Amino acid sequence: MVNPRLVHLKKRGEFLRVASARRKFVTPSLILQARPHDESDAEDTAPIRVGFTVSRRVGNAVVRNRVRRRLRAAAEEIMPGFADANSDFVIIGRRSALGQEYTGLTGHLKSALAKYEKENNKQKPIAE
RNA sequence: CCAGACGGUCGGAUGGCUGCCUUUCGCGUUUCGGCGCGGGGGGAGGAAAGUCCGGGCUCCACGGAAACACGGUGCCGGGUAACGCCCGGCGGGGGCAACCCUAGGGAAAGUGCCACAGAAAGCAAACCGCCCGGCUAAGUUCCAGCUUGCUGGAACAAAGACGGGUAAGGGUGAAAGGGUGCGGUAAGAGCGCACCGCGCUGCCGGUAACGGUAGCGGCAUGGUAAACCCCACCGGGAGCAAAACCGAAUAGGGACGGCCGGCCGGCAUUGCCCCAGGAUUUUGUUCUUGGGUGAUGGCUGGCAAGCGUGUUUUCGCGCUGCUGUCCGGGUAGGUUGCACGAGGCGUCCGGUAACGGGCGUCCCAGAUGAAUGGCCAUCUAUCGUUGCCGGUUUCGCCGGCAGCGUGGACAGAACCCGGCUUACAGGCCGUCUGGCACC
RNA sequence: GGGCGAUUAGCUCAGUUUGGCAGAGCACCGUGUUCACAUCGCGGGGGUCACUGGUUCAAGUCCAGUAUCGCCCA
Repeated sequence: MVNPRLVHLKKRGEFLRVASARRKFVTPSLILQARPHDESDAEDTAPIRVGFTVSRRVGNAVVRNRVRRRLRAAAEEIMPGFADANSDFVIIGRRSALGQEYTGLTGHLKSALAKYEKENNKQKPIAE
């Protein structure tokens, strides 16, 4: 396995499904998209699933690789402790992630995850 | 020491914490496909890029070969698996030089084009001009006559049209039919001569491209082929998203069964029998056409029934076989292709070189939403700034040392290899050229 | 990864085949018409032909290279 606690999204359809949930949180260095699991894929809830997107507008191949690797390192450090395990995430890299301090990068990810958690808890009582 | 030319090479280093991909060994486990744990090895480039050429490999097409068409290449010789690449040489151009640039076959095989300007743009012609000839002839001079200012004659002659000679000069243009000089001439002209250029022939050197030289010709043959074209040589097409194998779920196709089967009509297919016609045959027979009759969950129309649905009724819409086993195509996905190769390094030999050969040694990335990383510390190249010192053609420039700050250029394999082109902070090494100083 | 195409005025496009003056429509400016505006008439400005070299007397056009944008292939 890639990581015992993080599984990567690989299919184009999975990315589109996360984007269609329309839950987006913007920070200076990254954009977080999230989607809670529904009944259809609730049978195994253990790994957090996350995908990375860095478009061509960010830069050439070297820049894109570096942005994606820094974001992946930050996600592997932060997400097992902070993220809701019953959700899929897509992290979209922005150009400023290249020069951002690493602690700032993890801070941005933490704040985006916290916003998602807060919104989720606010919605739950209505749903139940 | 300064300035420059060419070639080669490197393209951050070390350590710590923590991850990813791959491979191998050991142990454990297994539903025999693998999985887990631990140890070891390996993990981006000179351009991995652009996709501009050449090959390997795969599929498609094709009896062999050639030709046509289309595309490409284009001085000569060599290297190579091959090339439009590389090496050496030649011609032309540039630079004081080292050296650099060069798509560089054919324009007397043919066609096209050469705008504007100019007389004329390709075959020789003639606008202005220059010169000659006779003709007309203002005018000037001289002679003769006499009606003394007129007439006649002669010579010279501005100018004009005409006929001829010429291409030196003018002007236009990117380009005007060899150039310069002397002679020559009515004026001119390769008309003659010398040198240069050009062409032809011979000789010498060279494998050749080509170079040198002698004689002859007296200038004929403008440019454009990255315009069509001619000549010589090369090329079948597509590309690893090629191709091969395994293969879910869902829908649909086919075969064989089981259960159940509302009525009427049309079409189609088909079996058997009957009737009629035709063909064939001696006959039997066989074939065929039409009609009748029966069958077929093959299509279709209507009514009825059932189910679903619009909240319910009326009313409307949609569906009508259900089910089991097997087969084939094939999607998602997976595996192979896929990394031992025109391989790297060292050394010796041949060759001016590109390169070739022998020997030894090494195994050196294989991802697929795509691994080769993230964070930290120290050092270092560079750059900025400050101070000090030294050199010097004072502004200034160069070099060294120290402090502070910044902190690496272009750029990421995607089947592989040989080239080309493009991007690139800077460092190091070697060879050579010019200038200055000293011995 | 591989295979193709495009780039001309502020915008949309001709012109490229066969080299010679860079054009059209809309937009912009001035002016006339109108009490005023629109429409309409007349006149005008605006271009490194994406960029860099080469061939040619001459390049938007021909030939190489570069940049940007777009399309197709499982």
